[in-house]
Amino acid sequence: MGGSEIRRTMPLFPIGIVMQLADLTARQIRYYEEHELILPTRTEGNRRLFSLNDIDRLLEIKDLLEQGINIAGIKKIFAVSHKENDEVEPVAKKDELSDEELRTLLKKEMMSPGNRNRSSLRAGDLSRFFQ
DNA sequence: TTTCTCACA
DNA sequence: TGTGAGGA
Repeated sequence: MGGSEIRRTMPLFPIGIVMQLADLTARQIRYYEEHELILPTRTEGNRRLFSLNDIDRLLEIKDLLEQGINIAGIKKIFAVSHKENDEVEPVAKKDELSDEELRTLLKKEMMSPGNRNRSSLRAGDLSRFFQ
């Protein structure tokens, strides 16, 4: 664990700079913060200060969102990516759909014309494809 | 000038 | 998510 982490977590940029770096609106950035996808610190004057890690997260969020994953799904993905070291599946994958079943299901949905669904279950199960 | 919160003709 | 109000 080098001391490079302190640099990446050091609060440095105001939202205006982050907007340009991540190509996101202030509204979007604040919205993601509301959902705790990022946790920027605040100045004495209540201004947000973002670190390099925050910017990386923002880019990741933007990317995932563009892939059709919602906030809840992104939360789950971040949750596992942080603890992807331990818990390497001590036991079997109980019930739940297998990856094959999931792929088949997704393919079927992607092919159906008027499939404007974009709700709960899907985003959550999709997270396993990004682990 | 920049950013903040709140709210929706 | 956009946008404007009203304040710091």
